[in-house]
Amino acid sequence: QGQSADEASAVRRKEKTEFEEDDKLSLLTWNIDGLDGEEQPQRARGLCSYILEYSPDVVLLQEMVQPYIRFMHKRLATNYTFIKGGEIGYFTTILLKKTRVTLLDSKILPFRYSQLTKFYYNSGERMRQFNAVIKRMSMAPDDFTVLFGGDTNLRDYEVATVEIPESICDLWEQLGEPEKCRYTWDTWANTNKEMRFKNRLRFDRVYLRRAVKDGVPRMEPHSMALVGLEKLKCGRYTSDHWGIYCTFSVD
Amino acid sequence: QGQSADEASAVRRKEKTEFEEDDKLSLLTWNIDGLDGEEQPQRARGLCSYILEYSPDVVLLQEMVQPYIRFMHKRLATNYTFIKGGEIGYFTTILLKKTRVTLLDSKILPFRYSQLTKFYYNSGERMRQFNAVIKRMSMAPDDFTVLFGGDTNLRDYEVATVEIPESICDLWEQLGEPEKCRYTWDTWANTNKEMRFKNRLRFDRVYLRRAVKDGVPRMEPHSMALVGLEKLKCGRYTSDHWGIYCTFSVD
DNA sequence: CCAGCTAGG
DNA sequence: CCCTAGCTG
Repeated sequence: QGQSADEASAVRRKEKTEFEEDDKLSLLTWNIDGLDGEEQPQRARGLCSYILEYSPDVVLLQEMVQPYIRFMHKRLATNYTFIKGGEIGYFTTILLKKTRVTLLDSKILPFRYSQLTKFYYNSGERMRQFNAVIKRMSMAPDDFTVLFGGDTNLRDYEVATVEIPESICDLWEQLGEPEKCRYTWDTWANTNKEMRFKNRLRFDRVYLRRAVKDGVPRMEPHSMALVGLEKLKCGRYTSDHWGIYCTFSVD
Repeated sequence: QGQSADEASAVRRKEKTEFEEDDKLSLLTWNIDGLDGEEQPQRARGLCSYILEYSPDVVLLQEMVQPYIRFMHKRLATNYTFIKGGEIGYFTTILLKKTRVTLLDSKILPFRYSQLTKFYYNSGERMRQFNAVIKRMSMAPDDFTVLFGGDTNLRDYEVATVEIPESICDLWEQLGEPEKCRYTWDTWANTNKEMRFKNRLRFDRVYLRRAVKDGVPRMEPHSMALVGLEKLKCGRYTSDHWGIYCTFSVD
């Protein structure tokens, strides 16, 4: 809620790293919990290390804050184009690997902020925003591939009430619902929030709307893994969320 | 939840009563609370009186039970065609006035019964069903007029999360949101349930999807009133819900 | 048969 | 910063 929806039109290029397969598009999405003030320098450093290690073509970050931006810019601005979704408080940020992706255009779409009537812990607001995302994805021209990734805070029973068109797929479902990367928020494993109660949820999701026009390169989900599972030296994890690193085959 | 969605294709005819204007289509929708065992004979008699008084062309009843059906059939079967949405427990029933409406075809569509995860008092299930209704209405051929009426149990904040196409309108909204017939379930005014807490909600709703094809008669919401506001001699109301009596102009 | 709050896992 | 059950107006 109150976050922004970010869009970027991208064209692929080449290069290779340890995780990267030249013919795949790679994406990392991560709620990096910039609002958590604990051990920020170490966690920002951890985040940069993960990004350099995985070297994703596209990075979608949520709950970004200015101190993180400054730190990351120093380490990554050579390799990545930064697209900030805001300036104050917390906001989203997209990074595009310069050697692999050409930014043609970008647009920030802030969500209308409406709490409805505090509909049960913002469930209504989440679903309204999710509906808007699904609608926007399905409306895209049929020669466009559309990717959505981020922390949705959606519960499965909320997603179940929304009619998702055939053209759009959930990456995790498409890959056979691997148990290993089901839960992206997990207070059993992640102790950043030191909660008395334990729970795990699939808050972070990636959606793909394939291009459907003949002759346009077709993308398919290829792999998916959670990122940030290791404790940093400071004793905390990079975020209270795990990141999702995924790859897509092209044609 | 667990109810049925009913459909009827209808063609108009003529006749006239006190409430009826010959050129209007009239409709009564009412959750008659057949599960409430108190004073059933009197309440069933009251229901029949209302129907005979208003003489609506189409009657949509929810929470109907077999004892009611038997009673009503004796009084109304001469004038109305009965379409039962089920046989056991409680179910919907449609009545069509024989002199005004010709039944061409009918189909009962039971909702898939899925509780999701008991999402806050079945909110998720309500919205899933509401989505299905809206989708089905919008998918109808453009020379069809589609009417939906019934007890939805929907809260305004639930409806607000659903994208309703331009082609579909809420009768009550279309008529300028008259305060007089806003709340169809009202424990301030209706004492059938003798609740300690007081509340009023717009549970019962009527939706219209106009025919859009040229040359096809166009229906427009014309009037709306609540029904069943009078206490019966037994001291109870006909139902814990008010009914909605409404008329539509044609062309 | 509502909605807001609280306690406890 | 989770979810559920139970209480209360």
